[in-house]
Amino acid sequence: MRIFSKNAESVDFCPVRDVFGRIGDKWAVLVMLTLGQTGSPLRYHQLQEAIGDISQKMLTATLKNLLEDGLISRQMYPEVPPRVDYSLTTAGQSLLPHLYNLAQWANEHMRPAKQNGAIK
Amino acid sequence: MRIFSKNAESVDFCPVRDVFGRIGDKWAVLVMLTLGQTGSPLRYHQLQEAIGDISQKMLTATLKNLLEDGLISRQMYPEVPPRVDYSLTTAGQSLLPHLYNLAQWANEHMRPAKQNGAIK
DNA sequence: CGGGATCCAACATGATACTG
DNA sequence: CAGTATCATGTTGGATCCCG
Repeated sequence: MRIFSKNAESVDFCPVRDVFGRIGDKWAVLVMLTLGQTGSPLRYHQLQEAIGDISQKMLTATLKNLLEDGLISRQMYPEVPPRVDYSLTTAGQSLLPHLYNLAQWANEHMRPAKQNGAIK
Repeated sequence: MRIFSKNAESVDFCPVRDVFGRIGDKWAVLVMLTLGQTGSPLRYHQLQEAIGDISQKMLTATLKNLLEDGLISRQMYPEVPPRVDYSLTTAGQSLLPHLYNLAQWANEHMRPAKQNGAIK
């Protein structure tokens, strides 16, 4: 089974690569977990505050990526001042459990290790 | 629940962050999947050839990271010419199913749309 | 308020050459 | 064979200013 291929000839469209890319995207995970935790839509600034150390540029870019991937949705209210909020799509919600599984795995398996002098 | 925190004050040691970091590491995933597919230990060059488009520098760095995380193990044979092979540790093997789950999720949910490389 | 655009520093990564 | 060291370059992310 070729699950993650990448050859000069067969750069076959690989959604798996995309997902791992997105999951590897620290900010994307943060945004999704944050949205998942609150359960309700969050506004731009609420996300920024909840995450804490994300820059405006990164938040904007991350939201854009997640939108393009169909993992979150954006709702805009034509008010003054403008209001926008983001929420997980069905697809986004279905990914969430996997993130939690990984988190749980991490807590179970990565605790004891990390000792060979390299604890940053 | 704080699952992925990062504050100036509470940079609490977070294994979750490590795992997502490693999973986001394209090369690390490649190495683990490759080792998982063959099932038996692989030598340095075998890995390089199996993956195909990984540079020597990246392979070395990736292997080092995976070793530090305790996800793979390294066996060295004091022969001439030298021989070294790598295999998944128990921890590494236990992570593999999660990777496959994600891959499967990706194939199920990321099919429609999505054409531009997004992450750039 | 919710971004877009720009500049720049830091880092990741590839290519190449060399070593035990 | 299995790496290490060095250089060159592309990419990432933060800071800043601006606009509708």
